[in-house]
Amino acid sequence: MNEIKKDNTEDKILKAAKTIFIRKGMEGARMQEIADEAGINKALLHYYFRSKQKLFEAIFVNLLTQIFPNITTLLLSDKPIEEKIGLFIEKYIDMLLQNPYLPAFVLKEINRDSDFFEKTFSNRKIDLNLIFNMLEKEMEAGNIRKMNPRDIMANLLAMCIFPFAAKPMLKLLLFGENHQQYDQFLEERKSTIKEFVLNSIVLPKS
Amino acid sequence: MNEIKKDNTEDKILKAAKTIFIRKGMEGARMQEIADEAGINKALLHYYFRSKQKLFEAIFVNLLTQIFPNITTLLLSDKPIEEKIGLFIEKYIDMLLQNPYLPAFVLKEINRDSDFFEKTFSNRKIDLNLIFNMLEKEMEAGNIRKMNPRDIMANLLAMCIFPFAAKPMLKLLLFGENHQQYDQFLEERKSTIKEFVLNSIVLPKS
DNA sequence: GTCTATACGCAGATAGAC
DNA sequence: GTCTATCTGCGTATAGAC
Repeated sequence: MNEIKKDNTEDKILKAAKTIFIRKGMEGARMQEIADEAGINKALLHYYFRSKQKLFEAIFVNLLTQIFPNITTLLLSDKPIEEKIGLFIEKYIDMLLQNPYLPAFVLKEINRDSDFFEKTFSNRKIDLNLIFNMLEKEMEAGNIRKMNPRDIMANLLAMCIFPFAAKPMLKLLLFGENHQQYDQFLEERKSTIKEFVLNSIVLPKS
Repeated sequence: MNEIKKDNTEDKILKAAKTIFIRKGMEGARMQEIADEAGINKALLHYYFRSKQKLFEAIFVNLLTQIFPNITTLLLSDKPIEEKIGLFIEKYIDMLLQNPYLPAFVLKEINRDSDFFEKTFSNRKIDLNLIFNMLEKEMEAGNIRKMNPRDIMANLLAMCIFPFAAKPMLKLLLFGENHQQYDQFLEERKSTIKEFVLNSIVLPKS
């Protein structure tokens, strides 16, 4: 998920800032911390990026563009709908397992400064209309139950993302003393969400 | 949801702090802002609660104890399972519609200081085992599909809470230019989530 | 109990030597 | 480009008068 590799100073800064910002958020992160993580001096951060805000924006915008595109293409392939949804869930949960801090970070930041988010996000024009059309076609063909396709997307994202974003709470709620089972629970949700969704929306072949 | 009403100073502070903390979070809130909201002086905050941290804890603990108990009792009544789940969703979404800032706030704080959260939360001992037992009985009786009851709870909470917590993003993703439709979408989810869940888990009467 | 004035530390930002 | 040293403002917290 990260093509920042060369160790010239600017890339070291970006890599370090990404790590710290995702873990602590814009308000929680400290410039000193980022400098330490990058193994350089605090003043250099300001030399490359004029301010903390600018550095944060660089990271955040980059992150948004990485997250979305890969996922939508999968849903527009020409596989059967059950398979597409199944793959979507697997890929998405896998991505989250590799980036467990991401959901909480994104939710935190879009709520902290939703104006900035809306501005940068509107430019990207992630257009789900193609996906909604696809789903409506499947409904017309009688392959899946008729419903608002927006609910399908909302439910899919919710069931995938929420258990990561709410981990500290859910792991206690669901497992009490035995927290450590939670990571396995997340892993298993690749199949349990699939079952749950398909049982709800797929109609029997007539 | 708020029994703080009398306008002696301490209650004014608690009321104001609750408003500001929920909207801005622990890190984003300013003591000055809370003082203004309460119509008193900044120094008084420290007179009543020694520090910002202590004031925050008072609010947060109070909030946690309010949120959970009402909900669980409903699921343990003796109505049919379909009805219980339907009512749970309605009540929960209604609560969220009245407290739209709550989900983002709670997610933010449990991830910022998960140690503190776990400490205070463990004391409350919200025990979902009774609910899990109830669900397993329904499975044995053939009323609902056999699955891990934890997935049912996780999915229910996810589908209810996530669209509130991720509102700035989801409203753009799902509706693009026409944001304003999002609030109606949330309202309608009282029935669409119900359909979605029941279609997935309820087995036909044989 | 409530106020004003002030101390204090922290974190972002800048100056300037090398 | 990179560093050390320093400035500056903000926000929590305290002192002390009333």
